[in-house]
Amino acid sequence: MKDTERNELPVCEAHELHRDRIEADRENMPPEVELYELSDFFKVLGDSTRMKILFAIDREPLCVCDIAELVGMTKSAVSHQLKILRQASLVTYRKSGKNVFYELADDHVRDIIERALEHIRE
Amino acid sequence: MKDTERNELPVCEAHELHRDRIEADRENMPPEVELYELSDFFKVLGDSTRMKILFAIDREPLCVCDIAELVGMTKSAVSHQLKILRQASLVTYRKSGKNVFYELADDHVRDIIERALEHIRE
DNA sequence: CAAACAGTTGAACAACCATTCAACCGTAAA
DNA sequence: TTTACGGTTGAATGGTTGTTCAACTGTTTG
Repeated sequence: MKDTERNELPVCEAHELHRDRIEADRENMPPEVELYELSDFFKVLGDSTRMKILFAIDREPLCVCDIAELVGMTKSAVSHQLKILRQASLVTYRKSGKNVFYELADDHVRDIIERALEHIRE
Repeated sequence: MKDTERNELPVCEAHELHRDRIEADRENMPPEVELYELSDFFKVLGDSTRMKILFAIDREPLCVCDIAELVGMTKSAVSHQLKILRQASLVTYRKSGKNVFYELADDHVRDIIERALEHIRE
C-alpha cells in the first residue's frame, strides 16, 4: 500500500477510540478566518528588520531616514517594510514637510512583544 | 546623484538635529541576538498550519494522526511542522506504543496567542 | 523655475519555506 | 518472522518574500 493512500485517511486506531473528545477539540478551535488573521499577524512580527523598526520607534516617532540609520538599512528597504507594518496597522504615520514620522500604533503590540521577550529570556 | 549613493548615507537634516535623542533610542533597543530570537519565535507562529496544530492540542495531548485529521493535512506535512514546533520548544511529545502524543510546552505560549487573538478581534 | 532632498514604488533577483512524494524506521499484531 | 501501522525524513518543487536598483512623486530651498 502506498503511503499516499494512507495519508488520505489519516485516522489511526487511537483516533477511533476518541471520536467524541476529538470532536470537542475541533469545536475548541477558532474559526478558520481567525486562524489566518492570527498567523498573518505573527508573520509580520516574524522578520528581524521589522522587529528592529518597531523597537527603533518604541520611544518616540522617527522619520524614515532616522529609522534607516538605526536599523542599518537603506531607506528603500525600510520603506518597504514600513508599508507592511502600516497595512497590518502596527504603525501610524504623520507627514511633516519633507519628512514622514512613524510611531507604534498602540500599546497592545508592545505588550505582546514584551511577553515574547520574557519567554525567550527564560 | 544616484539614489544608491544617497541610501548609503541615510542621514537627513532632521536627524542631525536629534543626534543625542536617537542615540538614546539606539540604547533602548535589545541586543542584536535577542532581536533575531524574537523574530524567529514569531516566525514559527506565523504559519496557519502550525497555528492550527497549536489550537488542536490546546485541550489535550493528541497523536500525529489525530492532529492531521483536525487540521486537514497529511501526516507527513503535519510531522514536518511538528518538528519546527519541537525545535522552537513550543510543543513536547511522549511516545506510547506506535503513537506519539504532542502537547503544548507551556502556558506562556497560550498567553501570547490569546493576547494576539484579543488584538485582532478588536 | 530649477535643484536637492525625503520618501515611495514596481520590477527583478535570490533566498527561504511549506507541501508532496517516496522511502524509511520502530512497534505491534498475526 | 512476516505484515501492517504510526510516524519521520530527505529531496524536489512551487510559491512566497526581503532586498536591491532605478525611476518617480511631492516638498522645500536657492
